[in-house]
Amino acid sequence: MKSSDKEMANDTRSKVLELKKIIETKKVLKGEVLQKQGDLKIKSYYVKKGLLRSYTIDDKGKEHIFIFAPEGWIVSDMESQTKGSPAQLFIDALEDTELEVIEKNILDQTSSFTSTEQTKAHTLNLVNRISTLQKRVLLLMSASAKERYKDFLITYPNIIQRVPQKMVASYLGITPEALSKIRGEMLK
Amino acid sequence: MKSSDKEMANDTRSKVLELKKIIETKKVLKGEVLQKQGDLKIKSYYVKKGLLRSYTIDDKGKEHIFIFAPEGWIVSDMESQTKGSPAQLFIDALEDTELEVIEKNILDQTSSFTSTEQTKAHTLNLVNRISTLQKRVLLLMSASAKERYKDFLITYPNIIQRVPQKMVASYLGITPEALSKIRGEMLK
DNA sequence: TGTATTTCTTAATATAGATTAACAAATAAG
DNA sequence: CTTATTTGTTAATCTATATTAAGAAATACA
Repeated sequence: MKSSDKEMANDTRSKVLELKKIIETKKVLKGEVLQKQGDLKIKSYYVKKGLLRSYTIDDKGKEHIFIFAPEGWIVSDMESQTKGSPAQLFIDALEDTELEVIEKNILDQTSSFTSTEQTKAHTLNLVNRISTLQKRVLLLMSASAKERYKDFLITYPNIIQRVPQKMVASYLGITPEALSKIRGEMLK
Repeated sequence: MKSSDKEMANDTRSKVLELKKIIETKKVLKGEVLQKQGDLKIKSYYVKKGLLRSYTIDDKGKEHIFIFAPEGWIVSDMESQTKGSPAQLFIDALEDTELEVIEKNILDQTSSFTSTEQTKAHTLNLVNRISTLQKRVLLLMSASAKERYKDFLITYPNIIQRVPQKMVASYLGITPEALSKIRGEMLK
């Protein structure tokens, strides 16, 4: 990454944070649960250090990881927070994590915008989320498990060393056994 | 829908449109292609009447429908437009359609915001997109084809009469044969 | 450190959905 | 109208991934 790019990224991040009306900085230990499905008071979390994840549990009790959130990411059950409906996602810590709690929902945050730059940073943040999700939908619809795993390795190169393999499988939408087999094949 | 809700919806829509700096109103015939994968000049389209879709074509030449856009929806290859990269998606008309062409990318649009209400309407639009995609990802990861089809019927009740079944299959990420079988089973 | 628990691997079997093919039904085109 | 083209159905077969099970390896814990 060029230094100018890095400055840009930091600049954008600070602008997004600035407008989030940070109420609280918090440290949580590995394993701690920040949000459960059904919770009514929904917050968003900016990860300063460590690793969070959000996930659902389906009718058969199976976990499906929606996102990993390492340093610099925001985890948020945005729909539920905006609509005021109960949480759809669980959020917990995969490592000891330092985070900032964002209490205000994103629509209410817009009221406090004081500059176009702030609005832009905020919009860019949302557009990036949409891009990520668009790519994920298209991959889930058109690519095999092996192709999705290869894409995962490239897109999230540092996550693989930090989480158990079964969680990567859960993110990809396959079983741990299937991922183990795919990895075995890829070694040859 | 209560009349107050409907007014709200119209109000929100008008605010979103207002800020899009509409350059052009256009009529296209069924089958007309508005954007091809690889195109460089990317626009977004607000559907006034009719039906558009966006889709990809994979390596094997298979189409995967990303969204259907009936009246009131915006179709946009947002990532490509914002980043200035080549289009990832095809966009074409499934019915004769009246639409408004939005030339400006979403980041540049923010510069012209004149009210908090405008920013809010715009943000709500993005949040709704994220919600839709989040739901789609979770369904693709955890639900069977039959469950996804049932969800489709409830979520997009009016699309089913307007498009051939094979396009519904393409949206769901399954083959037309598989959808036909599922429908057969559901009749019993 | 040794034991318990969790994670990973391998293999056998099961299953949802893909592929192929052939035909029927619907729609479009001359 | 009549024919050609597209769309939908059914069925046989194939394949990727799930399920189940058991043991090995790694990690957490007492």
